[in-house]
Amino acid sequence: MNESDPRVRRTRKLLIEAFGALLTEKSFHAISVQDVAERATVNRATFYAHFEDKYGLLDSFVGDAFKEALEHRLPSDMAFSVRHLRILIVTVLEYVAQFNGRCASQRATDRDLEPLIQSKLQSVLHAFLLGWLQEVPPAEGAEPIAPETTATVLSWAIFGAGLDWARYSDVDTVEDRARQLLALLIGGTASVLNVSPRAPASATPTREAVGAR
Amino acid sequence: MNESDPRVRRTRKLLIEAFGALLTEKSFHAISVQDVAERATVNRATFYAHFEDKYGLLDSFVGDAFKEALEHRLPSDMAFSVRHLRILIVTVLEYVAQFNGRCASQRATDRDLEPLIQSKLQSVLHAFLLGWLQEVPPAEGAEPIAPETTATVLSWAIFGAGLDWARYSDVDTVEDRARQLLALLIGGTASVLNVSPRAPASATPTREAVGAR
DNA sequence: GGCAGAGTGTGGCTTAGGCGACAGATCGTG
DNA sequence: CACGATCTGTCGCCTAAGCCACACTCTGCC
Repeated sequence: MNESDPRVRRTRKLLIEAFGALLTEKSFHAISVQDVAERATVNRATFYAHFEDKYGLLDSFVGDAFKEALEHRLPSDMAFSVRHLRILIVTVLEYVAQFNGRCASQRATDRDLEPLIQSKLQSVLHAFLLGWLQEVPPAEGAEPIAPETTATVLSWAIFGAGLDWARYSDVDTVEDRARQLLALLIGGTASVLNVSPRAPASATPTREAVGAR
Repeated sequence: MNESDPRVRRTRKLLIEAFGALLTEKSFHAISVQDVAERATVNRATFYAHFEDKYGLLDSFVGDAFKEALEHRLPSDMAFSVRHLRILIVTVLEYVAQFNGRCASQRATDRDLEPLIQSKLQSVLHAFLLGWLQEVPPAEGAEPIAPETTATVLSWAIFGAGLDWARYSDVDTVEDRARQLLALLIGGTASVLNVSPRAPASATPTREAVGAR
């Protein structure tokens, strides 16, 4: 299954589009593999050559759309920078909010898909960040931090904030929320927790520092 | 090349749609087979499995669209009747007029395609009429007339009238023109030429009849 | 319980479509 | 004129997609 084969790309696209169209008409659970294949003018057997099952399709559907949204605002040739991180945050907040607003998972009967979808979104965000961070030259002087770690922290933090904002988006604007997030993620929690910044494990933490809880 | 194979239908559709899209951007002569194949996400070699060449595609493009327009207004389960013939006439008049109004053949550089297109439209109309007329039981008493003959007469007459109306559509409305056409085609020219109707070859024509001119 | 109906995965065989390469056309340009 | 560039048809080889059929699993219903 060579992804560069035009037939493969086309069939995948047809299936995903058909699925999207069906989702506007029925709940996820009411959609059968047959339905999707038929709508896509693709053989049912071919469906299984592309996706594990209905859930695999959902996975790709959600993931592709999100990836596309990210790459739309942040083309892959854009290097990492604080400015761009800010754009990323805004994009994620808006996407998550808009996703929770309408779309499939909002149907009462599909409520159980939310965890699936959310974990997918987070993992896509993780992958996106990782690809980005791996281009960044490691800072000198500071202790080395694996890009994987940074990607994990950022993806969970941003995504979580997205979910939260989706629920309470009337409290403040995207821009405002993004500003706060950015400050926290770049500057660390030190100033908020009233401890001195940049305290490595070996250094003496001011006051109770992290252990304060 | 089994026409019922979904792959075949899909590829054909893709090629024709791509061609239509390209026609809104460039002239027919500026469009290459490569362009069409690429836009349709189909291999160039596959193009030739479906169409003779660029002209073959044009042929199908024009023919399919016209056929679709006809079948849209006159589904195949509609039996022949004067009422339906009237609808057919209106449809053809409007289609031809609208076709000459915008669309490909209007580009100055594509003016030479008009005869090709016109003969295609006429032949599609002929085929449509023939399929229709073959369902009609032959009238009793009158001399037998092959449906092919009727289809030929009707298709040329209606199509020609369509072309004419396309040029001078400001003279009268479609409805009016259709009424006149219908009267002529059903009643024959006898009343206009002031001769007695239903004059078979063997009967004595009143006055100079056809030879009058 | 049993049975009919609809959906699901899977496998074997056939066929349309993708790929690369080829020999000609056609055409603008030095 | 020759040249490079671009497009055209065509061919052989390979692979994705279509088709049919089978063995399940559910689910509703008598």
